[in-house]
This record gives sequence, C-alpha cells and structure tokens, in this order.
Amino acid sequence: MSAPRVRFAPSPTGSLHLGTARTALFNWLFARSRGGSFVLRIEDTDAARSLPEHEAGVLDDLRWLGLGWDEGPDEGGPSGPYRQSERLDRHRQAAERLVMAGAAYPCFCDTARLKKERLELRAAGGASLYPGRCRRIAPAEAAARRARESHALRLNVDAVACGETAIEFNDLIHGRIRTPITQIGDFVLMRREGRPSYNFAVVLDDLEMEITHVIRGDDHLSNTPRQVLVARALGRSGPPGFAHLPLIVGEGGAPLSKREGGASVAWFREQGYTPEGLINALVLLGWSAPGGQDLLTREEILACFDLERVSGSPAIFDRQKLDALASRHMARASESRLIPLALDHLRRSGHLPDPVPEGAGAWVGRLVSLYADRLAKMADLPREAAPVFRFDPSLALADPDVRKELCEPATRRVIEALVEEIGGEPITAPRFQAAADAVRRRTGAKGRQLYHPLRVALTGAPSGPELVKLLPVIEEGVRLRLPRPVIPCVERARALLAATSGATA
RNA sequence: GUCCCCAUCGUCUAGUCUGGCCUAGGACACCGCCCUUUCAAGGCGGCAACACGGGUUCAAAUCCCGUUGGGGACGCCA
Repeated sequence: MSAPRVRFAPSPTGSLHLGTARTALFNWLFARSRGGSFVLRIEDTDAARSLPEHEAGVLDDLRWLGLGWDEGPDEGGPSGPYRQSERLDRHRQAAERLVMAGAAYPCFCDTARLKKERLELRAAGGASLYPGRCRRIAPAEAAARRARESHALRLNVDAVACGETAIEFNDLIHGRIRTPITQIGDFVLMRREGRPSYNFAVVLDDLEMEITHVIRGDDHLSNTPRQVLVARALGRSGPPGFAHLPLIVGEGGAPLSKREGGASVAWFREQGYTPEGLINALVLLGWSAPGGQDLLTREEILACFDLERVSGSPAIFDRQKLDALASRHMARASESRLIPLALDHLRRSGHLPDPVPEGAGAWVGRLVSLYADRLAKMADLPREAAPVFRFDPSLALADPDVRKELCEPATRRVIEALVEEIGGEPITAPRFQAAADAVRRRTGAKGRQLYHPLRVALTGAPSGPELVKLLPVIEEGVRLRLPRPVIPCVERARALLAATSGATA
C-alpha cells in the first residue's frame, strides 16, 4: 500500500483545544509511524469567527507539542492552498459541476419555512429532513430562476444513492457503519451567500489533497454517510479510510470545560508542563501500548502506535494521571531545557528579580534538578522551592512540624551541636556530612532523629529534596546576592533557636 | 422523536474481532507495611470492575437479542 496521507483541519476560532490536539496527535502518529504525510489545513471559511491570531496560536501550539506537518499554510506544498478560505473557487466550480451532472440542484426555499418544517417533521416522529421540494423544479426553470433569485445548492441524495437503502462505510475503529438512506435528506452543499457547507468543503478538499485516511473526532461519525455520498457524487472511486476517535470528556463525562482553563493546550503550556508529558497523557486516552507500559516517550509511542488499538469509548481526562506522568517526564528532561522554564516561573512568582542576575542560570539549573521529579509542571516550582528563597522564623514556626522539632529539648541539642560544628563556614556537602557525623557521635541521634531536626532548622521547612544536596545549593544562592537575599542555613538555625529559646515543651 | 456510536475497578485501560489460559491483569489515586540521610522517591501488600435481563454453548467479560444509561447526528454551524 502506498504511503498514507492524513490531514489535521482545525478551525482557527480559538486556542487549540485538548481534544483537538489529541486528534492532531493521532493523525501525526499515524502518518509518522507509517512513513506518510501529515497535512495541515486551516478551515477558516467562517470569516466571522476565524481570526489570524488564532491561526498563529494554533500553529504555535502544534509546534510546541512537537507535531510538525509536511504541508500547510506557511510552507505550502503540492496540494495547496492550505487555507480553506483560499479554495472557494474550487468549491464553487465543483458544486456547479454537480448541478450540471444532476447530482445537485438549487434550492430557493425560505429558511424560516424550512425551520418550521423541520420542527413539524420531528414532532411527527421521524428524522427532520428537507422534503425535497426544489428538487422537482425542472432544470430549465431552475436555471432561469438562479439568475434572479438567491439560492443554496443541495445534493440530490436520491440521484447519488442510486436506489440503495443504506449507506455503508468501514471505520477503522468502529467497524462497519450502516445508515438507512431514509435518515439522509438533500443537504446543503453551497450556502446562499456562496460559502460551501462543511460537509461539502471537507470532502472536496480531502479529495483534492489526496487524503487517504480521515482521522477525526467521534462527533463526525454521523456526518460521514453524507460525506460518502458527496465523495461519490464527486466521482471518487472509493471513500478514504475513516477512523473516528472517541471524544475526550471532563469530570463526570461532561464536555471538557473551557472556562477554568485546563481545556486548551495553551493553558498547559502556560503552567509549565512539558510537551512530552502532555503527549503521553493524551495518547493514553483511548489508546494503550501493546506491552501495557504507560510511561512513554514520543519515540516509544511512535514505535508501537497502531489505530487498531484505539478504543471506541469516550475517555475522561484525568489531571492526576497527567501529573503523575508529567513529573516523570520532567525528571527526565535535560537541565538546559529546564532552566529557561524555571527562570520564567521563578521570575513570575517574584522569587527572582526581573532582569535575572548574572550567574543565576547555572544555579537555577542545579536547583530545578533537585526538584524536577516532584514537579508535574514548572508552575509548581516556586511553591516547592519557596523555603530556599524565603526564610522567616515566624512563618516557619507556623508549621506544627517545625515548631515541634524546635521545642523538643533532644532535637534542640542536635541542632545546637550542628551549629557549633559548622561554625560560620558556608556549607558544602562534605562539610555537612562531617558535621552531621560529629553531631551523631556527640548526641547519639541518628536516622530520622538526626536528620529531620537538621532539615527543619537549616531550611526552615519540614520537607524538601535530599539535605546533603539541597544545603549546598542554598549556600550557593546566598553568594548570588539577590535583591532579597537567600538566607544562609546556619543563620536560619540560629534564628529559629533564638525564636524558640524559652518555649521548650 | 428518528438514526448512529459507546458501556470492564473512582479514573485510564488489558482482555472482546479469533468463547475456555480470567479465582479479570496493569497504571493513576487512596490505604498499610518495609527501606531510608526526614519528606519525597523506591520496594512490597491492600481496597476496588465485567451496567441490567434474557438467550446460544459443555463453557460467555468475550457471540446474539432486549432494557437502561451516556454521547453524537438529523443546521444555509464546524
């Protein structure tokens, strides 16, 4: 079989939706895993809602996800133009050919009347279809009226279906789909104002672009028989392969809410998720690897992706699962990728000043590496690493865990011993290790009894990365001389001891 | 209303096409234990599902019919 050609056809009416991104991902995976082409087509015929900045945003989001395309509006290609609005002439001409062939006809009906009829039909207990009134106008008369009356163009379903009782097509995910012809009325191909209808434009464009596989959301499944009819009228030898992906839904099965964010790729990007993490979570919605593993890189997914393994039922998008996967990907990301992201979020949260001081980059690299495996998204870094940047005895003591350690005579002795051992020198890993050993010999405390009090006193927080790694990073931060300076560890311990000196429990 | 799609732990899913290997497997979340230089991570364990009702069969999560529930289409929206 020749190389497949697939297309992703978003409307630039907003930022890239998660569900739409998933459709793009599956198309991309299908093309890339089979040596095919991934075509990007912008469906912008709805001029009122399609904005150039939205188009740019969608393209940007796709690039960020790493879903590059082979042909599209910016780089062109042999099947252009790739903006539907620039293909209007083709749509019009094709529609005229259908009229001449008797597969389509002009409809002069009043839309208000049509609407009323639809309601009546439905109330009477059936599908609400166009009754086919204008189909019966003689061709000569119809042609004459076209010159002076505004009109739409409809497909003559009876003529195209050739007496069949049902329209059938094969779906790669759902199998054989059969729709009774009685459910399909003569639908509109060209609107009164001269724009093509969706069901017409997609089919013609896909045909002209030689698309071999249409991979899209389940919401288009019921439209497909109509499109099969259009393709047939247009003389296509056989329909393309179809694959209708189950929809992604939100909590409780309701549509993913766009309101609170969290439904658009831009939001996840803004939050500092890695694209690998998002891709991994998205691909697991309706698809699973043959081996059952779920932590997957793009390459691993590509190596085993197959539409046959796509499920037919809708999936609820689970943020917890995303976060679990995302933090694993974060931990794998290189420091050079993490640094700019971290700087951005640290600056935004006010932990770092806006022109970031000289030398801060390397330090932030070491810092973020300590925290990466506990971060689903970089927006969590300022909170996780807050103790490094902000130290305030009264704030620290507000934590019951911290207060407890400092009010316990035994743990106070541990902390006091360490302060003596370290002295005024900056803490390095070997120096800390030596001091901790000395404290252990002096006090007899070990394990949790030893290290937890030290952590609490030296950082001001009850939890964080491994002490021996964290402490030197804090000390390095001190030397950076930030506008709001990082407080040295020993100073923290002294301040906390002083603040609680009379309060032993 | 008519037609189409869907239905396994709370969630994502494996298994369904090709019935027996399923006392239904994994992951996330949750709970417990272990380890440990705290917490986290890691290791081990636990909780937890075949929507319901009929049929076919020696045997059904798997095939068939029905019911219920969810989603979609029936637009001169996409």
